[in-house]
Amino acid sequence: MPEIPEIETVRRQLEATIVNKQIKLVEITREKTFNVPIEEVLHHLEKTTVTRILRRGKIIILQFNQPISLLFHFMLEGYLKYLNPTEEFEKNYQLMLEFTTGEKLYFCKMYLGYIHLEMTTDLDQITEIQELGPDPLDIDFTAAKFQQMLTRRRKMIKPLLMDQDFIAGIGNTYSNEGLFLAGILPDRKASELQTGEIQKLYSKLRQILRESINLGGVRDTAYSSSDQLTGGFTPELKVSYREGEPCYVCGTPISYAKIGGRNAFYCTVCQH
DNA sequence: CACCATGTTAGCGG
DNA sequence: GCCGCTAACATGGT
Repeated sequence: MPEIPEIETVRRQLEATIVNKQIKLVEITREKTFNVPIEEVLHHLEKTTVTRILRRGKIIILQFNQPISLLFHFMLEGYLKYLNPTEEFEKNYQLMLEFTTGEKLYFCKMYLGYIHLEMTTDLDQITEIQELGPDPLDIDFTAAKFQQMLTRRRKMIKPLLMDQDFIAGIGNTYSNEGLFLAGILPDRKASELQTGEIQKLYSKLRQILRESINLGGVRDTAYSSSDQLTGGFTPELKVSYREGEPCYVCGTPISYAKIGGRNAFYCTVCQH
């Protein structure tokens, strides 16, 4: 589920809550989630102060007053929970950071997901990030560049949009929604899209990602007990999870098919 | 009990 | 090398 808007919503809440806080205590309950031994994570994180929170695609990067980066990817189910000293949290977690101010940050359901400690702050030197395609909201990601990227690709457009090496941060939900808004069927070959269709897909994709970020993304776990933002975009979804329900534009029942092994939702009248 | 969902990667055949 | 398909990963829900 988590794609750019959901990840960016988390990043912004981290920025608002943990920047400039010092880590007092670190607890780890699942070594497999990490790329280095537990002792190494504890050694590098304890007593450090959070300085920056970055995002590349679906990856969040915490940086500190030390030359290290803590990367994490939620994959399917991962989420964060930020709690006040007065709040109790007993559910399973794989990493807990307690700050000197008393708040605790829990990393939950990081089973398929990962938390990686890297000994650099230079993102260009980190493999997981080197492999990513451009971020669709990046200023350098222009319509002309998008068109040029699509020309040689014979792949179906939906799986291509979800390919993180091609573009970083789009998954099942926003590929469905973007293609609906652009009027393009999900199994069209990328190289066969017309210039006008590519332009429309480019602008609709960026527009929906921005709107969703502003509304807190799609149904997701709340960051904290005071979090009123997360999930605000859920009622705005046009086709995702609406199989058989009427299209908001033409009334035709929304179709569903496996495309590239993934659930595609689309309207056979509005999309060509 | 089996199956499905999520994101990602690896492996296989065309 | 590219493309599409399948399985695997871990877990919870039906």
